[in-house]
Amino acid sequence: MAGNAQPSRNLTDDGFAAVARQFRLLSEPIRLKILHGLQDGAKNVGALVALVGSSQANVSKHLGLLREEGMVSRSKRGNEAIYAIADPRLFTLCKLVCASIEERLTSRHDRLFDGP
Amino acid sequence: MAGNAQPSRNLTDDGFAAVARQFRLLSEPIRLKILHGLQDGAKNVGALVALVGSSQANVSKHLGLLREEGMVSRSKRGNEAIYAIADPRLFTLCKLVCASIEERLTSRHDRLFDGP
DNA sequence: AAGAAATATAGCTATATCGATATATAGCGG
DNA sequence: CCGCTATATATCGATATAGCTATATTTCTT
Repeated sequence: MAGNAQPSRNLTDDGFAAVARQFRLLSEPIRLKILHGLQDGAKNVGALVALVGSSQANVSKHLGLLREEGMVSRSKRGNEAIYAIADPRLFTLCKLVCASIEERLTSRHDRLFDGP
Repeated sequence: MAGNAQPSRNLTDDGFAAVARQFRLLSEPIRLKILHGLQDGAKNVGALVALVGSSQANVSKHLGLLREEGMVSRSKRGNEAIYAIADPRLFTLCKLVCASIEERLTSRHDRLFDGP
């Protein structure tokens, strides 16, 4: 009854927890918007606040969380804090999820993306 | 100041929400364990309960959530409910995250995987 | 048909975390 | 030096959800 086995190392409990934490970080629309906004280059907090349409405090908080787990990096230039994507693999990730979702949604009547 | 742009279509708000939901599903260790357990083939609920070391009710609930969003599929054989991975892309996803995490963790002293 | 086995669901409490508001910190210009 | 701008942090109420316990449902067995 054990079918097409893949090798796949065994994760420790801490390993599962760590992976879960990463995914949890990607499980909020506002954080996805922030990361999406950083896809075309680094931005300061103000720009991101305008982009995602939330409060400055909120955006700052989420940026902090993203940074804690190493998803974005911060550099300060004078007054401003400039954030950037730390790991480009992130977008491969999101594209995979989008592809998977789109496949399922096009069979319904939902739209994932903007435009005609 | 706008750097290396990627084309990248614009996601709608619903799109972001949908992607977030997918990631949210992957943000619990027990669900990751379940999916990991299904990697080497379909299993019934009892087998998964033994694998993840949680209560039957809890595992069943999480299987329900995974199924709601189309991550696993269920087939019934007599008494049993047999669950399987619905979308293999899922593992590409997890491998990416693991790779990204491992890179960061090996610079610390944590271990993501079992073994010598 | 009665009971056992396998799975699903319901109700509950505890906890995490989101967004909002208010405030603190740090650099810049006059 | 003082206010202004940019960002970060603290506190708080509301909400979502994990896991627990108990129970319902379905199918198999005898």
